Amino acid sequence: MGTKERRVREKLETRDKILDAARDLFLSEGYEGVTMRKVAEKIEYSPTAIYVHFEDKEDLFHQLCQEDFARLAQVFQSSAMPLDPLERLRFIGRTYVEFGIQYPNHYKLMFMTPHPPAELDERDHEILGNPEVDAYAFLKLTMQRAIDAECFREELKDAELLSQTVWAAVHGVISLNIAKNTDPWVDWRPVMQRAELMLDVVLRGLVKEGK
Amino acid sequence: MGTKERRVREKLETRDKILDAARDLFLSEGYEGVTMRKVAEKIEYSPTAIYVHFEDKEDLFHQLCQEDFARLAQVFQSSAMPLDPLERLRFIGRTYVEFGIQYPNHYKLMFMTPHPPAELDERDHEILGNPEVDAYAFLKLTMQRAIDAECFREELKDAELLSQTVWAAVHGVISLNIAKNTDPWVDWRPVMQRAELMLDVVLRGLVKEGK
DNA sequence: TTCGTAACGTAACGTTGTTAACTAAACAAC
DNA sequence: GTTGTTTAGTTAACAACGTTACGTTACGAA
Repeated sequence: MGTKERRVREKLETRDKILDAARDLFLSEGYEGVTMRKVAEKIEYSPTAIYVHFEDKEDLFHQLCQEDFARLAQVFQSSAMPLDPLERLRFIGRTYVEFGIQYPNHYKLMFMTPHPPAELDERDHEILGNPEVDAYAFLKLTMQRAIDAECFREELKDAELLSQTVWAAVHGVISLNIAKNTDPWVDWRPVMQRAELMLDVVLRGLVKEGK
Repeated sequence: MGTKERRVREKLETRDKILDAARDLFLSEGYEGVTMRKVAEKIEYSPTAIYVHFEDKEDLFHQLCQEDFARLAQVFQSSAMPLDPLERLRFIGRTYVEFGIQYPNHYKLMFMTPHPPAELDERDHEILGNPEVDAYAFLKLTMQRAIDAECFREELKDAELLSQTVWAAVHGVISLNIAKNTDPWVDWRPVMQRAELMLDVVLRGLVKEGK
C-alpha cells in the first residue's frame, strides 16, 4: 500500500524543514553561531529530533553545501555560454564572481569555511566529475578544450593544475571582498573591476604569445 | 627599587609562557580545537589564571596574530629581497604564500573571517602605510616602482588596483588551500606548485609583450 | 603590625553537542 | 481486536566549553 510511501514522504518533509531552517541560520549566523537548539526552536521541534534525520551538526552542514553546489553548477548551463574556449573561461570566471557577490553568505559557507574531510557517499559519486552538476568539473572540461585547441603555452598541459589556478584567482577576488571589503586599511577598487582585471591578466598569462 | 620591575618582568614571563603554549596548540589543533583548560594544563596553571593576562580566548589568539604578522612584515625587510621590481613582486608573493601555509590558523582569522569594521587607533596610524611594518603598503610601494620602471602594459597604471589584484591572486591560492585542501572532491596539485604557476601567470599577464 | 594590591586557585554558571531512555502512534500479524 | 514491532519525536541528562564571582596567599608600603 501507499502508507509506506506516505511515511517516507512525511519524513522527507520534516527533513526539508530542518534544512531550510538550518540554511537561514547558517547564512546569517555562520557555522559556529548556529546551535542545534536554535535550529530546533525555529521549526518548533525538540533539539534531539534533528538527530533522527542527520547524524550530527557537521552532517547537517554538509548536506546544505551539496544543495548549494548544485545551484551554482546550474548557472553554468546557460545559453549565453560562449563557444570560444578562452571566452568561455572568462564567462565562467565572471559568472562565478557574480555568484559570489550576489550570495556572499552561500559563498562563505561553501568555500571559506574549513570543515573536516567529508566522506563521499554514493549520491556524491553521481555528481562528482559530471560537468552538468559539478561546477569544478565543468571548469576542468572547458580548460581541457582550451588546451586541446592549443590556446595556451606549450608547457601548460595539466588541466587540473590550470583549473585550480584559475579558480584560485577568482576565488581570491571574491573571498577577499567578502572578508575585508569594509576594512579601512585598504582603499579598495570596485570588486567587478578587480575581477575583470584578474581574468584579463590570468588569461593573458596563460595564452601563447602573439595569439 | 627594582622590586616593581621584577614583578612586571615575572608577569611578562608568565604571559609569554601562556602565549607559547597557546601557539603550539592553535597550530596543531586549530582555533576551535583549543580550550582554555588545555592551554592552562600545558603550563600547569589553573584555567582562570589566563584571564589575568588576557581578556578572553579571542584576545589571546589575536595577540598571537599580532606577533606573527609583525614577523611577516619583517620577512619583507629581508636581504634576500631581489632588486628587480618584477622579481621583487614574485618574492613577496612567494613569501606571503609560505607564511599562509605555515600559519593557516592565523591566516584564517586575519583574512578569511569577516570582522566588524575595526576601529583605527593611534598605534594603527603609525603602522598604516608604512612599508616597514605594513605588508600591504610594502606591496603597493613595490608595485609603484614596477609601474615607474615601465614593466607593465601602458593601461596598467593604478598601483592600488594592481596590488589588490596580485594580493587576491596569492590569497586565492592560500585560502582555497586552507578551506578545501582536504576535500576529496578535487584532485589538488601541490600548493606551492599552484602558487608558483599563479605568480608566473599573473606577472606574465601584467607585463608588456616582448619584455 | 597593618593594610592594600595583585597573581592565582576553587567552585560554579550558563551553554554547547550529543546520547540514553522513554513515549506515542501507526502498522502488520494473528 | 488484541498483540508485537517499528519509529518519529520528547525529556532528562552528560561531559566539556568559555567565563565569572569570590576566596586565598604572598608581598611591598605605611
